Amino acid sequence: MYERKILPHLNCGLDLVGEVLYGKWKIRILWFIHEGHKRPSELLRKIPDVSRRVLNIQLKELEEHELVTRKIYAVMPPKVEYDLTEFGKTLIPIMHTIGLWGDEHQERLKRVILKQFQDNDANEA
Amino acid sequence: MYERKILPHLNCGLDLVGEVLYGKWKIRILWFIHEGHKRPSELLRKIPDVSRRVLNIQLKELEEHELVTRKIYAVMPPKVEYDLTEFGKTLIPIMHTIGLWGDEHQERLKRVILKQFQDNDANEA
DNA sequence: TCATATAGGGAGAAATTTATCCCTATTGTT
DNA sequence: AACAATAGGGATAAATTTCTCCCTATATGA
Repeated sequence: MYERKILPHLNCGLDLVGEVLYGKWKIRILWFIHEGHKRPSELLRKIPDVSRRVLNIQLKELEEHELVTRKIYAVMPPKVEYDLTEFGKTLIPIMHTIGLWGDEHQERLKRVILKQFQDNDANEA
Repeated sequence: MYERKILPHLNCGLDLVGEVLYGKWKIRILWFIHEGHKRPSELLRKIPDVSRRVLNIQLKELEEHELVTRKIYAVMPPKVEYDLTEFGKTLIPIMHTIGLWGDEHQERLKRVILKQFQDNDANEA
């Protein structure tokens, strides 16, 4: 496992939120768990771009940050279920607001994000 | 300048938001600009942990993403002012909600974040 | 017997982000 | 003359995150 060398800055609320929500897939993981897709295999199907490895790591971090719980069923094949903790549930309005903003401004966001790549392509040609 | 090699995933609103708000200092930069600290030197003083270099880069990205405008005054020494665009202003409620959550849960967040570092220290000792 | 589904870890590479150090330029101040 | 404040870029290093590939293990079904 990678071990951090630098202590994070924890000066304000935004620093703290960053520490637990930074991570390419974390908000989506939380959101899908909230929607009832609790098993790792389900999450993999819902988020096809994440690798199994990274999903595991981010789930473990979310668990360490007390945003989700992990319940292991003693069955074979293995079954694991994640749930939002009460603390994790307090994030639902935030995730909702963020997702909504992204959906509302979808066209514009796609345009400004892809702009850079088109510039790059033009330079390469 | 670093040039990205991999096209980002833009499957849902959350992907799009991530593309423009990912960046260690971006939300804080936007927030302080919103609060009226518009000049780079002011931002540096408000966010002492960010380096001048990284501030410049993230400001430029925010500008490319049409969240802020950059106004250059033809004076000496140089003067530059950033402002939120109308588009950027639509983020204010989100930034506000996120910061509030962080402040509300400050104690708990600090505890769960620092927990890992204490574990590491223990292992090293 | 062999493939599949389940859950997960280790090692190491690759990509990306952030930080550091050193430049340019101008005006005013000590 | 030397130095600070202003804004910003280039090169490069360091830190961090993400990805890829390859392992373990067990029960079920073909």
